[in-house]
Amino acid sequence: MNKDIILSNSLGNKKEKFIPMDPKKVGMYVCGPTVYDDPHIGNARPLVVFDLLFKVLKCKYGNKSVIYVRNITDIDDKIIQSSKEKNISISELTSNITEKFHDDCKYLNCEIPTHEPKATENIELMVNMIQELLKNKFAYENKKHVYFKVKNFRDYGKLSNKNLDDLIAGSRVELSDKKENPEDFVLWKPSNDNEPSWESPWGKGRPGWHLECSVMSKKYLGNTFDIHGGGRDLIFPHHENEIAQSVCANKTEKFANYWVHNNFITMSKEKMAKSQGNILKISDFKKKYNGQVLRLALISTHYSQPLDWNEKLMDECQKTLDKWYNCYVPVNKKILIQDDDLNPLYDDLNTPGFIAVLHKLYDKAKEGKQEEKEIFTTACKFIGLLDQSKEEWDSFKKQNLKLSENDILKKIEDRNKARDKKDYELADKIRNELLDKGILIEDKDGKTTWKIK
RNA sequence: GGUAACGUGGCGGAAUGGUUACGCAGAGGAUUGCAAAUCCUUGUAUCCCGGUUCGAUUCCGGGCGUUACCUCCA
Repeated sequence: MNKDIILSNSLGNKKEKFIPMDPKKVGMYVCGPTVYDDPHIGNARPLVVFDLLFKVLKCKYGNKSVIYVRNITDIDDKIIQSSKEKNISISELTSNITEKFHDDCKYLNCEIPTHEPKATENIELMVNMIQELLKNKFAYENKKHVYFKVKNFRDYGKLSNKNLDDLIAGSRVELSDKKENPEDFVLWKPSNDNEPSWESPWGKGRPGWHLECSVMSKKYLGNTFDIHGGGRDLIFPHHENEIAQSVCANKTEKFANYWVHNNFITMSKEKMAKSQGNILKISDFKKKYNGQVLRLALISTHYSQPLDWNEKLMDECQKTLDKWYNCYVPVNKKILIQDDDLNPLYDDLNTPGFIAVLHKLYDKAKEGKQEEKEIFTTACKFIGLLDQSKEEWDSFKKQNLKLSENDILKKIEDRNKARDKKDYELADKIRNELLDKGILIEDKDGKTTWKIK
């Protein structure tokens, strides 16, 4: 489609036309998980949002022209702490959580990124970057620690609209006698004997948070690239520090041209976070809901807005997909989605706008024409919905059944016999019995069918 | 204290300097033994006060309220 993609750029806080540096090589880097605990639906939001942006970029520039990098941070103080609490080794913890994370991505029907680098596999590049920063006088060493010297970087605070004086006045700045200034942040620190460590010019130790993203984005996308994404809470300090490190080490003007940040999921209007103890794990949904339901719920609000979570939302999305599956047809040919229909997604990833389009296409499809149904199904598939056949969708719901299918059919037969005798009292009694067990009976066109309520 | 975001019908949630968002729930109807599902029809809204304008929910200013970030976090 010829229309431009519009994105809300956190750098400058404006909606802007997206212009890639090279339309044949569009780069997007998104901060992936720190693998220390089970992924929750707050983590799921950026997964789905940037999966959609990936799809939209590919739609505009071609499948092979978009590079999507999402890292896995598998070395961090939180991981060390969590492995101690759980009393398992760090490698066991990180591989375990990484596996869960991948399961959750699959459940949410997210595409696999082009590259998914791990921090521990790129330590050498981090050491190199620290050396560059030392050489360029943006870092200093003290007692086996290396710090970034924030004062030497003029543009510090540009992304998050902060100035240095405010930061220093902030109450949570970590004080350390090894730092020259309180606002400086750590690039390398020594490890204790029981902590993971790598050799470096400053002794055995490990990298500070932030460095892995600077290094791995450079590795796959270059010193300057198009889009950097992540949750809002990463704007400061994580992304601010990434910019500082990258720009000062690579001696470039810019790091990422467009910064896209998703807003939070809230519970009773308060941010969902591990530190708040109000999280819902992605895996908690797997038994009851098909992943598509969670996916639809996550995109029912624009990514830049907070999304307040509640059960009603899931029920509504379940209902919507149940209805939409009435018009599902397998599609084997390539169908182009109309520009007008795609427009909401091109305009800053307006998912609620696109969902409204899907409702409109459903209304056309339900009139019965095969072609309209194919168009509707294709449009749903574009955002990762209706990716399973109707049979798969139905069978998912049957997996938690308390009754066997034969028992149900027997009951239906009994009921139909009663109906033939006009014994409606007995017929309704059987129906209600089944309903109590979550099975809904429908009499349609002279036939009786059942489904999960 | 500093920096931001947000406030739209009963609920969720887009957009817009003038004209239907959309969905859920509610109401009425078709269908049904009754239901369910589906289909048809339908009511209801822009936090408050100023300003700009022919016209403001939209732009500007001031309130009020909610939330987030200020070196753990998606």
